[in-house]
Amino acid sequence: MPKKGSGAKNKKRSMATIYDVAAHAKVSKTTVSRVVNGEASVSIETRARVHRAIKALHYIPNKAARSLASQAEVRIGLLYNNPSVAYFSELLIGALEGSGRNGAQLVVDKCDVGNPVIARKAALDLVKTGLNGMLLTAPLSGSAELIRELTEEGVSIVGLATGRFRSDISCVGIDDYLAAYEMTGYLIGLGHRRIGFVKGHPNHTSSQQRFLGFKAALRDAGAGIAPSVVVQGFNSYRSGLDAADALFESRGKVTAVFASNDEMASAVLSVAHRKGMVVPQDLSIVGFDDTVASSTWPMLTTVRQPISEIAAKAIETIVKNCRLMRAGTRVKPQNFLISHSLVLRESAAAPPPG
Amino acid sequence: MPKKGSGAKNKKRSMATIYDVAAHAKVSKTTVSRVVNGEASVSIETRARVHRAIKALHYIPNKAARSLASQAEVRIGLLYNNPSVAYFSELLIGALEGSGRNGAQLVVDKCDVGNPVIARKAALDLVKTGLNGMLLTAPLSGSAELIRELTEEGVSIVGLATGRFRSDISCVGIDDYLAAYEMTGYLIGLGHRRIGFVKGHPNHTSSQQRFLGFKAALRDAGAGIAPSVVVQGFNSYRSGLDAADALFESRGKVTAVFASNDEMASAVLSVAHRKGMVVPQDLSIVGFDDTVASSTWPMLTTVRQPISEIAAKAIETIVKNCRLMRAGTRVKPQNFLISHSLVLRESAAAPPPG
DNA sequence: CGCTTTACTGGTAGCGCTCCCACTTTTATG
DNA sequence: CATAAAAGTGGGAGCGCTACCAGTAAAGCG
Repeated sequence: MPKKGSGAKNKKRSMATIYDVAAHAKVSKTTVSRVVNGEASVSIETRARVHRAIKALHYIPNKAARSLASQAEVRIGLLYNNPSVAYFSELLIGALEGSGRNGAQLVVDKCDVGNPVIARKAALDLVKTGLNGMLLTAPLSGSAELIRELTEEGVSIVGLATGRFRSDISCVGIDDYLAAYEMTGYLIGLGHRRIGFVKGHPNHTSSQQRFLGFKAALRDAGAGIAPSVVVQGFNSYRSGLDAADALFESRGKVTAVFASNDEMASAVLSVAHRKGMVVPQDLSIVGFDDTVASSTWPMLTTVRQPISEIAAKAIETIVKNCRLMRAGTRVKPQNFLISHSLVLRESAAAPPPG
Repeated sequence: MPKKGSGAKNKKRSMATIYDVAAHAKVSKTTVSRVVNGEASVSIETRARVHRAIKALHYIPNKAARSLASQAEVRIGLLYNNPSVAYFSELLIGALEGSGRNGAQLVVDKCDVGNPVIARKAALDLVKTGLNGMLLTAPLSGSAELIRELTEEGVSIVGLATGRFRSDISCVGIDDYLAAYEMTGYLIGLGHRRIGFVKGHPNHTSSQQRFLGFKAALRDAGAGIAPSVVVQGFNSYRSGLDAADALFESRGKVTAVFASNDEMASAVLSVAHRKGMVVPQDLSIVGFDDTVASSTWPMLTTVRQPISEIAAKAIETIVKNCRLMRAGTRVKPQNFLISHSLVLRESAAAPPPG
């Protein structure tokens, strides 16, 4: 029979505070605070004692009090548009995780990110709400004007997956150029000589980088590579459908298609099926992002972009920059490169012998 | 040339506080607080004056201070598993929006929700983190034991889309039974007499309700309806592929397939294409949830479940309950029904004349 | 051995807000 | 007209924490 209510600790109702810990460890709350915040100047024994008390009391610092006292509440805005639900979902998870870890607060808002006027207004409105930082996704991250305005307002901004790094703001993302280069190389290695390419949304800098990487790989492969068939897409499934139609109607028969994102790749897949092609025997299809990859049949070979990780890193950077700015330090843009990887699944294989 | 820096207000650096507003409106901060919190006992004129001051100063209450002072910080946990990215993404957006509006803090964590042991441990660990509330999605929301444990810990819980309402916890969701009934009725109305059904994950109570609704509609349609072909799915795309294979291999030819979620419906669609069937001419396919619906070709006819809205409502309920509990009030479970709708797109039509 | 330096530690003052308890008016009631 | 009850308002005490400024003791230095 478990004894109830007799234990030393009370269950809920008011968690332990820093005072309780201080009393338990027989130090001042200041010292506890120092230990919790990992400051150096605390002796080993004291530190250990405090840690023990924290554990014993199940102490968890009160975030509200912390951000109030340190004047360090960081609110980070994020505008979205449902570019690709899967993409956004991963982004959100990463951002949320990063916010939790860094004690920031995420404020998300929906708007038509594609329309510069609307997006700009939405961003500025969001900022008026009392934002300290802002996570800029494409195509917002490409607008120099918006960036300037936001910076003037004193908002820390970080661009997400901007394709190429830049000097005006901090960015975190993968090397789209290199990734596309590698994927194209893989296709060429498989034996493909005529490859179709579905370009991503023209507003996104990363799209350009992906295309550039593709072209570079083709060029570097030298002779024997037929001129590629390139069609424009706009990152949506819908646009992928149209792109695929255009691609298959073109005179030059391709044996592989490289779509700038998974959404479009899965659209191409769907159209190929409809036309009676068997993937990957008749046609190889690869995507980019690894967002819908395993929800297709066959499963998509693609470039994995660790979106959550990127988002988390971006949040961390924003928080750090905010704190620096508050301390009066001038922050200079910093770029972080996250590594990507090729995920080889079932949708790509050697071209048909014919 | 716009005059800069000459305006009355300073840009960033320390937002206006309640004191500033009080001074501006010539009232006490207490009164401002009352206005901001919409309390009754403030005269109309005072209220108006305060509102004017708030607007003039661009005052935004400091959340940290608020939750600290009111002891009202509400932290809400959410366990996820990537059941369906699209579903989760919508859920997250709604939850985030609800949290923002209600001043709560969302803590999301990933775990294998499908495994009862792991999920239970993860939930309890999360709670130890200092949670006040928890959003329970299927299949967690079906575990009476977990619910009891959580309740004992003093955590406010709300079940999401539990299919059927219950008396032990508050729930918010749509009427899965009715929705499935209606969708089935639509198919029958189109002329289908032999309909295949892909069941959802057996752990999810909503799956059962959907199946029950399907059967009821068949029964109510009376004679002339061939016995249905029912196969088991597990909500994933992958399982939908298997289910579709099983369905098409069965002796009784169906003219329509009703899948318990969109993910599986799109898998069925894919298999149908592969088998050379034209949708919806040869076969009608409908789904449930409206999560991937427009990323398929043809676009899926489905039941729209407003997941964001449901999640937001759930968060609101949790926050409300937390505050009530803190005030010492005993809260009794409350169920909220959100309305669904049939979204008729392109994947369902009358059966072939044959 | 006296002095400064360095390592630790504690006390106190808020951060911006809400809550409780007054206090001053009005308005209703006997 | 006195008295009670509202109705509206203000003051102060914290919420739990960090920042800052002192302390105290040990160590370094000439």
